[in-house]
Amino acid sequence: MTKKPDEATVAAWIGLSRAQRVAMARVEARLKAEGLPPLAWYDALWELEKAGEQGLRPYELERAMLFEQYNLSRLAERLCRAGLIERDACPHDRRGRVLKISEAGRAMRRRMWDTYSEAIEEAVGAKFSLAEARSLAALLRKLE
Amino acid sequence: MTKKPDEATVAAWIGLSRAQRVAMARVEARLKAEGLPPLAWYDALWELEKAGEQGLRPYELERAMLFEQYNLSRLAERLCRAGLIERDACPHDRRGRVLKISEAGRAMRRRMWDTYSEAIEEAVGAKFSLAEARSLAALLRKLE
DNA sequence: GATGGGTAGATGCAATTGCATTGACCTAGA
DNA sequence: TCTAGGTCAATGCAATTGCATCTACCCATC
Repeated sequence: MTKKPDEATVAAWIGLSRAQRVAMARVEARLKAEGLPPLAWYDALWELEKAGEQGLRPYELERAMLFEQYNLSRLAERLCRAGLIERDACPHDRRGRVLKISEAGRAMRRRMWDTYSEAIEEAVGAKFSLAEARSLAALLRKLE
Repeated sequence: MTKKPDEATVAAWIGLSRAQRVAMARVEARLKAEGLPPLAWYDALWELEKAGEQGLRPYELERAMLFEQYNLSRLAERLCRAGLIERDACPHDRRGRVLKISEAGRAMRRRMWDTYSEAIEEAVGAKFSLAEARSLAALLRKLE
């Protein structure tokens, strides 16, 4: 039989799923209450904003966001329909696309951040001291 | 303006979503590879097994699992169709139901645990010392 | 310059989830 | 007892996700 997890590992696993679901639900609820789009939109817009002028290929964004290929394809379509990104043909690879954030996209990202950041503070910041938050972030980084 | 999160808080938040998604994806993939049902089934079966003889009302299971009411209603229906639980009328409240795990349900839960526990060990246990796992679990508990 | 194997992205279809609402019942208070 | 307001669970419908597959294209090799 392969190695089994000890108590602490199981507790960490359970804590991870529950904590994430609780925190995520609070943050998403906050965005929805303001009539804003879901978090995935923010993530995509932020990655594209960071990428700057030359944008990102869908497969790059897909990896940055840990999204499935088909989900990213559809998310991009929705963002495009909403006018928040542009989806051009790729000059170097005719199979491909290049995704770029639009002005409206930048505005939406900023607007979402106002609410999102408050929600993060409430859901996470308020529960921890600075040292605890650092410690948690460091531990979580080891999981990837 | 309401209080904004500091760097460490944002890092903890991002770490939380990414770590959870990575770990969850690995564990779910493992179950799927063995032809087993998704994790939510395990959670439900485990809660019902812990509840023992008298079972649980759907709304109790819903709270234990942090599920939406309509999702739990449908999950219960699927589990029932698969023969893993029983869904009886509730004697004390004629609106309600009582969910109980079946023998097949207990067998399935055990079978899933063989794979699930290995996956937890790989996805979480292998990344941490005992002290780290304890520390992570303790920090995550503060989030709820 | 053909071709086989691989990568990028899209999409049809089925399953699941989210949302709003319903129907049935419970319970506290007039 | 009757009723108003609430809770429990289910469900119609729309949106999203998962899965499998498709088309178009790239590229290394012959």
